[in-house]
Amino acid sequence: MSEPTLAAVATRWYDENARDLPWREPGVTAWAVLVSEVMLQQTPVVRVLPAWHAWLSRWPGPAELAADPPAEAIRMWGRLGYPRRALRLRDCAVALVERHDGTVPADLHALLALPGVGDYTARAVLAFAYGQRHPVVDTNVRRLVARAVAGAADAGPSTRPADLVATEELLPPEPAAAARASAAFMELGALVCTARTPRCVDCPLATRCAWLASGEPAPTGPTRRPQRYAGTDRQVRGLLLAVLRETPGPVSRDRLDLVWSDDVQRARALATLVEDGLVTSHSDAVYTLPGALPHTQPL
DNA sequence: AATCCGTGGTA
DNA sequence: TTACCAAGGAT
Repeated sequence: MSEPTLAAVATRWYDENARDLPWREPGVTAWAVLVSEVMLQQTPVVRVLPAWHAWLSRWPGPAELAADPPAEAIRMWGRLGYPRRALRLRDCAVALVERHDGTVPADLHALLALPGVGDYTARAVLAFAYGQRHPVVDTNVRRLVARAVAGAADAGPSTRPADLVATEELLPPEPAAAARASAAFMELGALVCTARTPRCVDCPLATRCAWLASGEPAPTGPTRRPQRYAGTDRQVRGLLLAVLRETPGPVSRDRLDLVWSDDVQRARALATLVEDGLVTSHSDAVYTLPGALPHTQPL
């Protein structure tokens, strides 16, 4: 009798230890799964949970979201971060209505063509919403495979084609089992094989882990210096957009001038927000979220 | 390929 | 307090 596969061990662990996340419940629509995946791009689960419920309560399907202006999507996005995702999710809803009769396609190529949907999200939808057999490679899976299989301390900074191949080879042949194994790998990476302090004592793969077997070698290669946030254009954009989000009507330039003292940087940040389609500039120095009515009294 | 894009919790 | 990190995508 041969050893059980990594996927089998991970799946057994998942059956006992998985979190009860609402987008994993049976009967959840592909649209709801897609919304969860987009919200989870770089945003922690605990912050996504209430936003996901509110979003789907307001827009049960792509057609409802596509019918509302971008301003509503940006407001509903709240403080999840990276608000361009809200814009792209609405653009995606429009594309689903126009190209796919308001449905989420069960096809990799069609999904990859949608705004805001990349290699990870497309395969996650196919696996988790449609039960198809695809490698689902996120930061958790990259890290888990790097350690358990490659024996490295950490994965590279971005997903590479080789990561897809290495992960696909771990999956069982049966599509439904493969999808479940992908969820299990992600959950193991998120809860046990964590970035900073992996809980190897609780890991079902510990006896099979190449990184543990080689004595937990330290990470090799250059450590990229962290992205700062304070003082960046991103912070200024965040401050500007927060005012637009929280103000019911139009906002005057005078009001926006209050959020950041550096005139040059503030103007640059506002200009890029307009370029990105997150803010609309009207005549006489008045700004709104895109699609919002500009003619009430500016604050 | 490297950089940009928000926000908040944690050690 | 600072630095890291969180189910990435677009350019």
